[in-house]
Amino acid sequence: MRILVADCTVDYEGRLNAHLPRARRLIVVKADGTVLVHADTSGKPLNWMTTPNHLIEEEGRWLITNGKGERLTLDLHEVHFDTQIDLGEDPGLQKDAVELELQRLLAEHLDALEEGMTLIRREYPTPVGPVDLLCRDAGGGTVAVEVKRRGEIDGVEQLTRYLEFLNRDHRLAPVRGLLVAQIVKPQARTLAEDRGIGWREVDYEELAGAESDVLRLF
Amino acid sequence: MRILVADCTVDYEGRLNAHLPRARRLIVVKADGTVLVHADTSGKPLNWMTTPNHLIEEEGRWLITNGKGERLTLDLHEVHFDTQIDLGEDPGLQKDAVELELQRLLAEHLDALEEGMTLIRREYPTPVGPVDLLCRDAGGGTVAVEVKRRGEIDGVEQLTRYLEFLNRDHRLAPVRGLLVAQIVKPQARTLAEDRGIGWREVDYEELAGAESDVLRLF
DNA sequence: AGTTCCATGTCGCGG
DNA sequence: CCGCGACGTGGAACT
Repeated sequence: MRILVADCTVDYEGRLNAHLPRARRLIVVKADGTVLVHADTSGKPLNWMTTPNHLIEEEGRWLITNGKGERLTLDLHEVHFDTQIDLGEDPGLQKDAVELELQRLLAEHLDALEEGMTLIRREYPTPVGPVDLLCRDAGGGTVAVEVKRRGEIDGVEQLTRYLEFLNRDHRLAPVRGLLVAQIVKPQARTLAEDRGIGWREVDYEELAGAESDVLRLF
Repeated sequence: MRILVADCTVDYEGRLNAHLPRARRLIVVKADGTVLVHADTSGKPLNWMTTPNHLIEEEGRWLITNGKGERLTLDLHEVHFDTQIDLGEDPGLQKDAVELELQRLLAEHLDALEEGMTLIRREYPTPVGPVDLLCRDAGGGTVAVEVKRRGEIDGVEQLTRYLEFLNRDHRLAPVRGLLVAQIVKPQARTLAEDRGIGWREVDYEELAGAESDVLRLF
């Protein structure tokens, strides 16, 4: 990794055209070729070029191009700082994805949603995308469940689209919708209720706990 | 801006939980308080905390919290490099956006969309937001055009909401919808067709070319 | 401040 | 490889 601080002007031509007037900035060139230009505010770089790309370093000017017709030009007027250090490979990030895990947990504990509910299929396909959980309720009716970390308006819209298509399948119809999330926002509640869609908040920890309880039985 | 390279382990708890095993990484603390942790690949930080936040620096451990219950913990096992430099304010980025330009080009070349179509107004207001282009077609019918760089399901939903309101105005009704984009995704096509909304792909270069041809006449 | 919509989005998964 | 949806989306524009 090469790290420098320099007074520079930057130009990008590609998916759009952008220009950065002269100022002092942090420039990082990573081992994989990625180039980042950062100012002293905000998490996002002002400008960048991801790998794969080709860097030509000339007298005070870097020209970075990338096969897709994009081009980043850095004019380095004054370099205040320039160092190189080998970081080695990164073991990478471990993260607990919430939505998928929540979907998996729910699929195995549908009774936590409604007494007597059973799973027809996870990721049930429709022409406008897959329904997270397609279920049968205690009365034999079909229920489309959309799982989100946060239940917002677009979750209700998504479920509405699925229902529109599912209800044309006379083997399934009538299908009702159920939005499940750790938090369901007030606007989403209102819209869901207005459309006859159910909503339910679930506690992740509780479900995870329920699972470890089940495991403990064996 | 403070720039350091250190062998570190990182933990994030907040919108999800994530853990980074020990490795050598670049750590940047910006003047506004933003903290970034970068590995030697990819443009995106492995972990970060944007401003506003609160940083407590202890013996080999940084604790960064942010009022919304998020917490980033950095354990610095060995610091290889640590420097501070003042960048000053950045004059900021100037960029030419694609979508607006596309809308402008289309407004001036409606015949490229449909023979005989004329413009009523750009950014025609409705209670749920402005319609990009409101037009009259060759047969005297009203057409609401939504312009996007990429036509996706969101665009169809947006147009659907506009049509709902426009069609209540008996001076305009019936109004049909037309989604215009450089690329219209299959799911968006399906949904649009299902709702009787038209869609059309246009070539930006071709439009820009048509315009320069016109200019060349003068 | 809350909401909506764009993005040089980036990323990861499934066909 | 492309299509498609999630994202700790981030950020800007607008109410």
